Amino acid sequence: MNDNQQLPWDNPRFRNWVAVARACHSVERALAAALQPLDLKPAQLDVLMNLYRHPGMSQHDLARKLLVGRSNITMLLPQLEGRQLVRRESDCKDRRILRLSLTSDGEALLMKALEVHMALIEKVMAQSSATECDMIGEQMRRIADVLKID
Amino acid sequence: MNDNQQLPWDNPRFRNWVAVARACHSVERALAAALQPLDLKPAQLDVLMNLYRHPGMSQHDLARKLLVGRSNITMLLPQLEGRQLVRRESDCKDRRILRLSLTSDGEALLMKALEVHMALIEKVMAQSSATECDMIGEQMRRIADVLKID
DNA sequence: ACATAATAGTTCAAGCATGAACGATAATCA
DNA sequence: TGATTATCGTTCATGCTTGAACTATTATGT
Repeated sequence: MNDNQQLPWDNPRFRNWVAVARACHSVERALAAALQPLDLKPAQLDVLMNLYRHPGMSQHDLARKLLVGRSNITMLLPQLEGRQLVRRESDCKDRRILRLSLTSDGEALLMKALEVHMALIEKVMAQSSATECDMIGEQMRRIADVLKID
Repeated sequence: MNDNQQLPWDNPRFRNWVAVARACHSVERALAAALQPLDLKPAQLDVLMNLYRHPGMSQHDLARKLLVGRSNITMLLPQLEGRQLVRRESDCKDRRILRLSLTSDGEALLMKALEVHMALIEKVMAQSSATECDMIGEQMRRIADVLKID
């Protein structure tokens, strides 16, 4: 065989991570399908969710929270602003900054979307007990931290 | 408050899934960066990995394994074939089907890429004990199954 | 104060992924 | 056999994401 090194598939950590990635991919696709009736993409829902929890965020902060480039936010916002879901107001102290917040329409749509999202996650996480679920969340937060340091 | 329903952030299952999604996103980006020296994208690595384990796959089978559309495979393969990493031979029994396999160059590059991938996963999953890790994998496989049925 | 550097947001071109429509081949069934 | 249906792969238009280059504004250092 050409397997001079140990093949990744024999490594439990590797196999298990592959499972994580596949599950994520599946859920992402299911979410996109479930949000279609609301004419929302997962990325747009992420924006709404973050603005709900952190009103007054700048676009830069939002980009960092979502782990995407700033230009992505610039491309994403006009759609939401055009639909009157999001408001952009320039900061009077620092005129470079645009402060973002939800409109009441945006908040209303968010609530509907959250119901859909919640239902999907409930269904999917119903596989795990509460303690298992918490353990998974704990590990995942650590993983995100490890990569954030670099 | 407008929170007539329970907000998702109060729901452990929801919060924990968000952590999973964020971790996945981070790892995906870190992998993309780590593969850059080899001029490989994560999606291309996925192709090579699957062809290594299942030589002779059809494009349709490959698309299903990767959870992507068939057209995606059509767009992805010419690059790899052009770099002499992948071979496409039409099945003599069923002339609709193209059988895919790795060239020796493809296999060589895959081995280098796997080393990179493995190192990243090791680093990331080192946070978890072996049993925790296996548990995570187990839950994730169940999640993927739940969504596959529909 | 002034020059330099850093930061916020935008623009633009490029690369990917998607789904619908299509052509070619094979399977089904009358 | 002949007609219908299903399957495999491709094409194409669309939309999303990215990173580099750019403008405008603020901070820093001398």
